[in-house]
Amino acid sequence: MTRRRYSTADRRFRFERAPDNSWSGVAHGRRITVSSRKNTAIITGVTEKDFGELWQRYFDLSRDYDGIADILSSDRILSEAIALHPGIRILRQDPWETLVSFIISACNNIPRIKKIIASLCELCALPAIGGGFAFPSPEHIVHLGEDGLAPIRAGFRAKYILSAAKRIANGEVSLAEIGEMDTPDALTALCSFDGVGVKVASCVLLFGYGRAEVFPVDVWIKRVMEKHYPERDWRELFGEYAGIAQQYLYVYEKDAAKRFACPTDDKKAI
DNA sequence: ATCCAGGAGGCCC
DNA sequence: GGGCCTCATGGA
Repeated sequence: MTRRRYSTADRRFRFERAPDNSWSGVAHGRRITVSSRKNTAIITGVTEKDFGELWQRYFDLSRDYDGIADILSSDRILSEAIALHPGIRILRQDPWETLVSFIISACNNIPRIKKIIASLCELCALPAIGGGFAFPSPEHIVHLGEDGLAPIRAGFRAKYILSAAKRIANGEVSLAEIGEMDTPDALTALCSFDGVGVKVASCVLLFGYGRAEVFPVDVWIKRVMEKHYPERDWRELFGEYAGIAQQYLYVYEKDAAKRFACPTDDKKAI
């Protein structure tokens, strides 16, 4: 029952589009639905109390995205990307869920990443308020064990998920403590997880801890940067909002790829 | 059928 | 530090 500005958002791996064009997904153990009217996002399935305590943070509503977009628009490519995809925001998801999600993302495609995450949640079967399943805790995953985890078909990533769950469940590593570190130390700490390198750790910092200055470099970013910013130091380029720039560049490049793959509907033209 | 996907780890130089 | 191989699986 709550309202807020902005049209679109990057909803990552746990949201699905409904027939009525709204988006629905589970976060913080609750199902929420986001739909848009004009330039305003309508969030349903949340209480006023939860809004202040949870969703304001989850949707990163206190950050001035308009101001950031203005700053980033001084770059020519970014201004184009922002014009094409206005209203992008970065969700601040639970660090544990983010860590597992991006361990799963390694050398994988997005439909299958979403499928594996969904089947993990179904497998643990923790009911979410409003329907669907909550994301399982480290302890739940440790309890499943290697064999119990097999049905989600995560492939070589399964052992990484289990290893991370064990280290967190036994107190060897604390994601809350990582959240207290400065960004370079947090990056190092996250890279200590097996199956987590700089790219995955950067995504966890950006999407799980709201560190807007980190710039995760995946294959798409590498591609778009080599195309438009040859011979530039990518780390230095976008400053304290590099992570937000990254999101614009990511959708910009994927959009370009989509146009190239299907410039017109001429398959039946023969 | 074949390529490849929001990488990482292990080796070898 | 860079180049190459493998990892498990299935989407397109």
